[in-house]
Amino acid sequence: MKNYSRQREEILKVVKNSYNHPTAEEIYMTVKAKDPAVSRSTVYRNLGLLVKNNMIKQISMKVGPDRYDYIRETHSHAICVKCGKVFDIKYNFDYEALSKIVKEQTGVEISTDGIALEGVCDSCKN
Amino acid sequence: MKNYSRQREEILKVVKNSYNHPTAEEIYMTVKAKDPAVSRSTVYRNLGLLVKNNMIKQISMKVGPDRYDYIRETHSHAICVKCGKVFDIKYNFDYEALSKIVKEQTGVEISTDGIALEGVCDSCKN
DNA sequence: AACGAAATTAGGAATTGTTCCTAATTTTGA
DNA sequence: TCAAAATTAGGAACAATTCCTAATTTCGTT
Repeated sequence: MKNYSRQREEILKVVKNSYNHPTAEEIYMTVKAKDPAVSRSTVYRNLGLLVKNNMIKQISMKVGPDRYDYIRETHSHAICVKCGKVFDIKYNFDYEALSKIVKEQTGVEISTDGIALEGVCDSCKN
Repeated sequence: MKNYSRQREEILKVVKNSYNHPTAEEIYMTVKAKDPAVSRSTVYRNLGLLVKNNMIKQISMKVGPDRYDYIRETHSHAICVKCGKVFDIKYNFDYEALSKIVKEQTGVEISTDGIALEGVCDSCKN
C-alpha cells in the first residue's frame, strides 16, 4: 500500500458501493466494466492488501468463493451454510467479556467484527 | 447414508478420534494407513455425507483447507485468521436470545454450534 | 444361499478459486 | 525529468474439491 493506483482505488470503491458481500469474481466483473484491461490477479492482490489494511473484511464459508465486505461500523455476520449467502447482523455482544474468555481459553485475540454465526437461511429452509 | 460401508465407518472413527480438527487430507492419510486402497474421493464424499447428517462439523476459514470436527457436545470455535488453526471454546452464549435476534434480522436459523469467533492466535501474534 | 437393484467404491480427469511469476508500465519523490 | 520502487496485465501453476465411470459391495427378497 505504498503507491496510489487507480485500479486499487476502483476496487475499493466497488466493494464500498456493494452492499451484498460480493465475491472476487463479481468485483472483478464490476471493475472490468469500467476498466476492461484490469486483470484478475490485480483484483485478488488488492483485495488481499485491503484486507490486511483493515479497509475491507474477507468472509470464508463452506460453500463457494470468499466474499468481501467494506468495513463501516462493527457488525457481525450470519452465514447460510447451504447457499453461502452472508447477512449483516447488529447484536450487542458483550465484546469485552467474550474477548477475555476466548483469550484465556485459547490465546486467540478476536477482532470486534470477527463474530460469525452459521445456520440455514429462509430460502434454503425448503 | 443408505448402506453401510466400512470406509465410511473408518472415516467417521478417524474424525471421532482426532481432537485436532483434521483436514480432509489428514483424514485421508490416516484412513489410508489402515486401508491403502481407499480413495480421496471416498473421503471427501463421506465427509460431506457425515456433515449433512450432523455427525461431524465442517469448518471453513480464510487460509488453508476445510477442517472437520466430531460433534460431541455444543461448543464454539475460535479461528486464527493467520494460520487457520481452530480452537474449541466453551462459552455460555444465550443461544435462545441470540438465535431469535438473528432469525428476526436475517431469517437465518443458526445452529447451536454455529458460532465462530475470528482473531489472531498467540503464535501468530509476533 | 443366491439374485438383482441400489448404493458405494477407486481412480483419475475436470473444475474452481486463488496464488505466483515475469516483463512492462506507472507512480513517487529527489 | 529521472531512477528506484511499486504496481500492473496476462497467464501459468497450484491446491482443494467435485465429478465421472465402470467395477464392486450391500441388502432386502426369495
